[in-house]
Amino acid sequence: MMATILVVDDDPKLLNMLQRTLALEGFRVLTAPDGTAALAQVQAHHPDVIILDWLMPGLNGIGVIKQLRAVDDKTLILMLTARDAIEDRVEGLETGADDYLVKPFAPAELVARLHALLRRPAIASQSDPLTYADLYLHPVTRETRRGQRSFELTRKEFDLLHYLMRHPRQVLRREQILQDVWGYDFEGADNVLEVYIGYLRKKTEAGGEPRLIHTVRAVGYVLREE
Amino acid sequence: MMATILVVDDDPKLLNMLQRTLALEGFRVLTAPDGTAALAQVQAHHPDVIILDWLMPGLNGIGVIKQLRAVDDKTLILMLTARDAIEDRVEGLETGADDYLVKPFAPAELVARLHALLRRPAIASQSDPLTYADLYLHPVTRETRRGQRSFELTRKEFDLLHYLMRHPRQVLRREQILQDVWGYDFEGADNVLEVYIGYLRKKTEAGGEPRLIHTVRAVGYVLREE
DNA sequence: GCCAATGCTGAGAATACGCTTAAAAGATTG
DNA sequence: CAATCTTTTAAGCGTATTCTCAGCATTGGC
Repeated sequence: MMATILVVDDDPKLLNMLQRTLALEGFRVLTAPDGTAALAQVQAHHPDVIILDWLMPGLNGIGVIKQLRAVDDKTLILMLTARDAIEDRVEGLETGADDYLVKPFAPAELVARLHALLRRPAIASQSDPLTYADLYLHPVTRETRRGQRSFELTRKEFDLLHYLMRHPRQVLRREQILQDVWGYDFEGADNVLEVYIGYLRKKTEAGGEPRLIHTVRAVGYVLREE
Repeated sequence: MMATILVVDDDPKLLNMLQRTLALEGFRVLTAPDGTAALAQVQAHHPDVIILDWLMPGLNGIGVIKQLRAVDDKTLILMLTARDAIEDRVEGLETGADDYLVKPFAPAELVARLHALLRRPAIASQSDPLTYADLYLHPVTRETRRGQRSFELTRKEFDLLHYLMRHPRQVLRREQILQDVWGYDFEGADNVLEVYIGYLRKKTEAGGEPRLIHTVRAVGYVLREE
């Protein structure tokens, strides 16, 4: 399975070089010139790893990490910086970066680190139960509950809810959901997604609980308390 | 106390599979694709056991052992190899490996060897009888009971039930079960698993007891009271 | 309030999945 | 080396799940 890497740096030269190098290594590569664009990319494409420059105009690396972690986004982050002072390194890792690389670096080193990151057992986070509001979903036991009331889901229903719960409060576009949960490019006009949203709503609101899965007209859906 | 295992192999597939299996067994897992990376991992994380492939590009298994033992590192080593020639086995052990396993192997076998190597807490837990609900299984005497009613199992049936009982309440995916109970290179494509689940159910419910082995459609099976 | 555009729902068709059964293939044992 | 036990393969069948489609409901712009 091909991993997606988002490279965030304000230096077009470096961006270009990394783009080519990583593509050559078999990664799918996205780029962003600053922190704000990076956040948009993350929301839109959910990359596996973000390579993040520390120093950027506008929203800098640390800012990006803080924003991501604030919404509980756990995307792997590899921090890149020209400074090599120990305190920076510490701050970077403490803020929530998963690895750290000092410029200038050899592309091979970067690639090695990337592979190491991707191999790192996401297992811990993958097997932890997810909660949002009074929704509960356990990836390992596949138990699903709304408050005290537990309910059964089919595979697709489970996958979809799992997906929504991994991105709470984020507005997810229909194509994105279809791609990530169904795994194919959305073509023509079929409405599987609507149907499944319907199924999920029926089950998550069977006890008269307030709606958590909201429609964002012309865009997609959000898991949100309201 | 959770033991840390370092797996060193150049086959990403095997690496991946061992990663999942060992994590499922409660080990912390590190990986390295070659000897050099392995040495770095050892230095950085001091694993309790190293699972080491004999044949690797660059620094091979024997080389790793030699280097480690040269600096008086006594980390336990379990050697893995496709060759089964006696002289290799001898060389492997003489160079300083602590145990030896020939590919292809069933992951369950590997796990057993690991526990044996780690002796301390493991032996106890490995030879202790397992129970779940009113099911009873003794790994050593191979006695199996449902409440007061004891029943006989064939080897595969026993292995499968043993596996399920080591992971109660967890939904185990079919591929995972096949891999761990039948062996990682099992390709005989079909429905052995279903058949064996059928056998086990027949035997565990022969006295009209409620079902404990449940199907999770499109995913796998769980051992669970319901 | 009207009308496109968009989303929801119910019903049925198509499909995927798992269970059973039986028999073949492989081991094991006396 | 035959008899028996174990493991695997294969096919058929029932049913849960997934998908499609058509019509209805809702939304927001005008």
